[in-house]
Amino acid sequence: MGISKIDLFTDEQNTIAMLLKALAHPARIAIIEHLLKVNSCICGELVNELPLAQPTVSQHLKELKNAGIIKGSIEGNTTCYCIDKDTMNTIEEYFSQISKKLKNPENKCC
Amino acid sequence: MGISKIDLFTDEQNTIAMLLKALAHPARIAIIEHLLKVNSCICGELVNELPLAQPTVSQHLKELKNAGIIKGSIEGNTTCYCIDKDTMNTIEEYFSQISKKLKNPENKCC
DNA sequence: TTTTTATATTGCAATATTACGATAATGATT
DNA sequence: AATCATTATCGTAATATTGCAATATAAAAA
Repeated sequence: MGISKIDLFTDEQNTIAMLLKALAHPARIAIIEHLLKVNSCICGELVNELPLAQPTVSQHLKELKNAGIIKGSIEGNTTCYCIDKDTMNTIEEYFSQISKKLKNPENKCC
Repeated sequence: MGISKIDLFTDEQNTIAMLLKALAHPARIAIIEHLLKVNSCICGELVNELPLAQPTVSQHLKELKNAGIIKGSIEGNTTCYCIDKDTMNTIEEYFSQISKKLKNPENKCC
């Protein structure tokens, strides 16, 4: 046996895990879905939409932004957030490829 | 203002967040990718593939199984794990719909 | 039946996440 | 300038996650 256990995880694995972690909370899913629904940028009305206090919403927005899933641009004393399409497409493609592989008839198990 | 803040998150939002949380770790991404690569079921060799101790791998497998992302069937004293295609397709469709909405030309922002 | 092999569980320490009140920062309004 | 409105940050408590050594469980092999 031995060998292996040497290299840790790949950059790609770390990146996709980081992105999914940013989305892995119902409040952050709700933020994304709201951004999709209004079909444009949005700012503080999220606080009214979500069952969370303003600092908590702000914190979730920060996490989404740090992960690169949303972008925020300051406009006066409000901030306009929107989904980063490139990042979202990266995630979509990742799962799309997984699904494609799973459709392979050679993949017979369980 | 007022109103809202009454209902918490929807079942769908909680479900997708739960699924993504299960995947939101490089070790668990690596497990999924390995299951895809060998194109069939797998068991304890994951311990040799991952830079983690056996109890840790077992714990990650348990989390993936609890979330419904993989299935495990006992065969003798080994356990055969494989990806649950239905669950993975659910996730894939979720992001597919998001991407579709983002491709809408009306969606102009940032 | 003893031993070995494969996997799961327990217990625990280190760390991370979540939520929010209090407060700060900054632009807009008066 | 003083006040208001919007958003961010700090501090902190409660909880969750991660990793692993030690141990348990259970089937297979000897």
